[in-house]
Amino acid sequence: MNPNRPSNNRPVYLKLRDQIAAAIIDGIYAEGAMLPSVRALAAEQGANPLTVAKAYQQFQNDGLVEVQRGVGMYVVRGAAERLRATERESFLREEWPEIRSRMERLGLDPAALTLTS
Amino acid sequence: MNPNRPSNNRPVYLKLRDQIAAAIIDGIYAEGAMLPSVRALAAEQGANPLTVAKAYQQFQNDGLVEVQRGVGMYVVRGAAERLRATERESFLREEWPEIRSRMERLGLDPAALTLTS
DNA sequence: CGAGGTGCATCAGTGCCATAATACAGCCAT
DNA sequence: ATGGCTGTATTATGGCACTGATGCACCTCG
Repeated sequence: MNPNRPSNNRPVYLKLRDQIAAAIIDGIYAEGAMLPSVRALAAEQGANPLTVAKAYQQFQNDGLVEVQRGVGMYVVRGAAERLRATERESFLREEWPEIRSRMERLGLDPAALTLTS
Repeated sequence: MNPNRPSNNRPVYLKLRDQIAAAIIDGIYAEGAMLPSVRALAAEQGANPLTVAKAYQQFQNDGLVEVQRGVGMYVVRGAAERLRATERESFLREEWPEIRSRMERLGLDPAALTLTS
């Protein structure tokens, strides 16, 4: 009934980006470790290597991963904490206010829902 | 630094849809009242009449507004409550879990943030 | 009846996304 | 040194969603 929010219909490279970011923050892709090659992750996710590369690109631009030519891409030291910090700030600034007012309109209380999870 | 979430780059017709839904729930577009014509709202929002029509379409499909041909579109009785109910359910089912886990990963506590608004 | 309002259908254009097929430059273990 | 692995650049293509312009059918009011 409800055509829903873009959460699902997101572009693949953005979904990958979020997934990778989460993995870095959670330490699944540890600092100093090499993250999966574009071809490997592409095969695993059923996507195109170029699409994966596009997702990786962002982290490279942000200096969170470094490229060793011919070898692979490595997670920079301190990437996890820095990533969490910027993501947190971005979330609070651009997403939370909307979510907050929306929940209020729907008669929902974040504090109450916290316990139910 | 962060290319952000789709919140901003959302299609116009979806932004309009949310805005209209909020107005119905809040009673700004009262039940039984006629909502702005596609052309009027288009002019006001700086959008194309067709885009507005596309936003209206959904509410028509969901039976929340009725069309009187050649006259206008009217908010159905009980639309506000029904809309709030379905939106609430949809939110809890499809958005909240993601948001919840994301905040947890970022080290944020919904309950704490509730007070700061 | 005619003027001006309504929603709506049709057609066309545009841009982003994803994919594909190659090719290239670099590194490393065998 | 060679084969196999890295990331990257290039070009082309198909699909899809969004937006836009025009015209039509309908209603109401004077």
